[in-house]
Amino acid sequence: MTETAAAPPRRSDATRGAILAAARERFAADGYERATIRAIARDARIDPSMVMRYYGNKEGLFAAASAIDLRLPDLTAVAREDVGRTLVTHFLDVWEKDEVLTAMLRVGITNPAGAERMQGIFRDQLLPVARRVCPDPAAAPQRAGLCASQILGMALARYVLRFPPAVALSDKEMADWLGPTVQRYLTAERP
Amino acid sequence: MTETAAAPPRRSDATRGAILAAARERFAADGYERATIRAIARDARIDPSMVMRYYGNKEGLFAAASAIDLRLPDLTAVAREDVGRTLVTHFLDVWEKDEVLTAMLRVGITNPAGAERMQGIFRDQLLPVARRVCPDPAAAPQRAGLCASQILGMALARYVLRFPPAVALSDKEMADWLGPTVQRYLTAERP
DNA sequence: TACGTTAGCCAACAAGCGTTGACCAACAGT
DNA sequence: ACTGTTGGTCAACGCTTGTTGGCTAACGTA
Repeated sequence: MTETAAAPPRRSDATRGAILAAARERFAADGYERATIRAIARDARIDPSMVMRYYGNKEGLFAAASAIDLRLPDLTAVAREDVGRTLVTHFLDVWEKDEVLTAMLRVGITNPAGAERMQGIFRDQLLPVARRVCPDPAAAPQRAGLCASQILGMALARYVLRFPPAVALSDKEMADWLGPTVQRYLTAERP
Repeated sequence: MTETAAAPPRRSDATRGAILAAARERFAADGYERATIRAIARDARIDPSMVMRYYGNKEGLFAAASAIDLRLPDLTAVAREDVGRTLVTHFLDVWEKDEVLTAMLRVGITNPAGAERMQGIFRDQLLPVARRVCPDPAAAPQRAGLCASQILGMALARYVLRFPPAVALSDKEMADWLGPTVQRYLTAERP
């Protein structure tokens, strides 16, 4: 286990951070293959070999750059009938202020390791929510999968493919439309 | 305009076809960047230079390999309240028997040209449907965008990321869940 | 049979990639 | 002041990629 505490402050922390920031940006914009270590290093204004020193190889860099916590809000606090809308709003929020998710979405599609990582994140963080609110806990994986399909589809259309209508919709409109969908996927007895 | 008729039969048609088939498979499986011309040529059992001769360059090959017609069914024939389910069923059908769509989805995410092509396909073929059935024709692009987000999200989860729950759902179950969603996006007066 | 056209292979190119190791400069502890 | 450690650059490596041009052989006519 890598403890989050007890991290001895190093003189190179600034550089490490610059590399990570540049990596996130490049991975999000270009995907795994087209985001080159050389370009990331250039953005961070250091030599490509530093990236290797600090993160081992390209895969290690991506792993470090894509460490993310969805930080799903505590849904025990919200009314059961507001779960859908709350989830959609939260995801819109996260996606907009943190390009890591866009990066993961891009990478998850070309890189098998990325796909597994994305799958893991949604499984670990969305599934418990589904398990708590859906009528039949045994059906929770299905419900979570359906929610993921709508939420990922929204992100795909909006942040990756940039379909104009999906970009034009305001966050509120988007939540108005998608909220009931997710709500239904989670809490409806049957389709 | 490239007419579909009047194509003079060439001696190399078999090879051209083999290249195209191999290209579709590779693009679908690996995405644009990781699908190499050399690998495609190897699959088609010919020399890489033949690919160049017949399709100019990699981009041209992809353009040829991703020429697709969604062949949306004539929705004027189906009852207005069945449009959603019909659409979902049709897309599931197309996606399952033709890997071109998976290829385009993969490529649209890493390659800007691919994104534009995918956007064009959905705009040209899904938008007219929306325009016909949605209450306010001016809102048709929004509605089409919402539908695209759910349909693409389903395809993403099922055929690209291969989320187990999304894979496990039968076509019928999927249509049962997604049909009403698409129906609502298309025909609801307001969210 | 002669000959232009077509189909195909082979070998090579330049460029870009991830990655490595040698080397220098600044720091920290004694 | 000396020395080991850390932060950083430089130049190169081996490899793969898309792409090109020249060559051979088969074909289709006349």
